[in-house]
Amino acid sequence: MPQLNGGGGDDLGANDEMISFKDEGEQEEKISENLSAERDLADVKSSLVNESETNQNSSSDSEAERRPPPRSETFRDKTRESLEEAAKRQDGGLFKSPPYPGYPFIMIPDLTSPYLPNGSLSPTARTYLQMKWPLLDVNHGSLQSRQALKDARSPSPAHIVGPFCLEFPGQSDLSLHQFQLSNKVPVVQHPHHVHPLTPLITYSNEHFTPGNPPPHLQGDVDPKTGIPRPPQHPDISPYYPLSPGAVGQIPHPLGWLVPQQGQPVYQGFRHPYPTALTVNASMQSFLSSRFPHHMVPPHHSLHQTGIPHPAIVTPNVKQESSHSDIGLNSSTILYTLHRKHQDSKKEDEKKKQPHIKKPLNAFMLYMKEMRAKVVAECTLKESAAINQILGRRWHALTREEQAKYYELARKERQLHMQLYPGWSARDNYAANQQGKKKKRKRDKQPGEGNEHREYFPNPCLSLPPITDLSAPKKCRARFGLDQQNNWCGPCSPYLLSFCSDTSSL
DNA sequence: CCCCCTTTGAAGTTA
DNA sequence: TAACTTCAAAGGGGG
Repeated sequence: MPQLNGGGGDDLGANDEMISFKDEGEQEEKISENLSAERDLADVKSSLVNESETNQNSSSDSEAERRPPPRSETFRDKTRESLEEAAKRQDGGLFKSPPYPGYPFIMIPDLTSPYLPNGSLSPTARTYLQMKWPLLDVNHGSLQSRQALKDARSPSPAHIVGPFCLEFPGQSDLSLHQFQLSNKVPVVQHPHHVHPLTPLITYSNEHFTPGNPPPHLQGDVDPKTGIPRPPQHPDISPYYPLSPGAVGQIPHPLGWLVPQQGQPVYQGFRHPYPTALTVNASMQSFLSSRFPHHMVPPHHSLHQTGIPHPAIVTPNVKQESSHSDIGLNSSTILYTLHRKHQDSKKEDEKKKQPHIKKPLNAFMLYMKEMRAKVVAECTLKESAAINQILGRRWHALTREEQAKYYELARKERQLHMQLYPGWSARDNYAANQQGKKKKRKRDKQPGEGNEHREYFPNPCLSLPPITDLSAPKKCRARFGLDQQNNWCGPCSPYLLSFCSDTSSL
């Protein structure tokens, strides 16, 4: 598994297990996107086993080169360095081209310094911004950002108000937007609209090709206002493309809160990650920076409009249990009811604590973007299967392509950190242990056969996963091809059934 | 209704 | 410090 190299997630992973997949994907991806899409599916369906040794040989040479370097500590260190560096640059060097010496920053240096010499956004930055904030006209964004930067630099009192700008390093133009918002100097403010930057955000693969909203979304804009219709229409998509120059149409102010469930449509990034830079988020950040998030009043998760921020999941609270201690006075029956109420109240209390989700990692971002595409190409519906494909594709991505997502993820974490300063992943651990039952019961008993369990919901996916979640090494890696008699059941039959070329495994 | 499955990566916990 | 665990998204499947 990719994590083999440490918790840092160096995805170099176990070469012996991954190369063939990566190579296969690599070949496909390199030919062309469309071709890759079709082939990927075809291959996946018919079985990736067709991977040839030729592929292995031809691309394995470049593998190390193409793969992102170890990201575990290195990446974190670099991230840290980057943050520190950014902090140092805050006094003026923000838009200088940062000399990112290596991956992943080297890939997208313009994210920190997203402007080209002529002042326009670099394509990469545009991509990021658009992906991040589909509502944002990145063409204007540069001006806004600059303005924001200007504001941020200005000695105005606003400077003092923004808590994170002062407290958190690594301010990007994005956080400057936050800053600006937090100082109530919205670039665009409308009573019914959240700031256009408001997240937004629903990630979508289309975000990389702005201006081409899916046909089924075309009619979602209110002809009068030019504003996408509110979420009450179950068929509305959270995706609000922003064609260049179409600032007037921006917004679905509540873009990020458009129904996240039961959404038939979503393309790609359905679940708008909190990335949201909302006024409310700023306020929340402000609050959170001073109080543990669980101490912040429940409503802090509400948007200005009273709508919950997508970043914060506040589980539904049963209404019945929220009212009432009325009438619980004397009878035993009532006492019993009272007990029940108390119990449910406790649960409610727990539930009321907003659940701030983890920022998405690079792969998650990739999945969000690509899922719809894969689903569209394939008849498969099961996410587990889709995810297997996505996992392979992920490995098939070029270094540069992956770098894009690592950079996005880095930004996500950065933003998340700014939005929820006090938040820790630990919070969610605890939340789950209390609120839900143990989610994972993957606690495999030693010797249990599931260590090579693979999920083959569909014969067309009867391929070895790139990695095995539970086993440090597969039998192939562990025993080698020449000792297949030592392989466990799940591995051997697999070979017999699906493998036309065992050597390619 | 809730959990599982699957993927990778980040971050937490444990030994 | 290494190894392990949990959780992020997604949605069909199953108990």
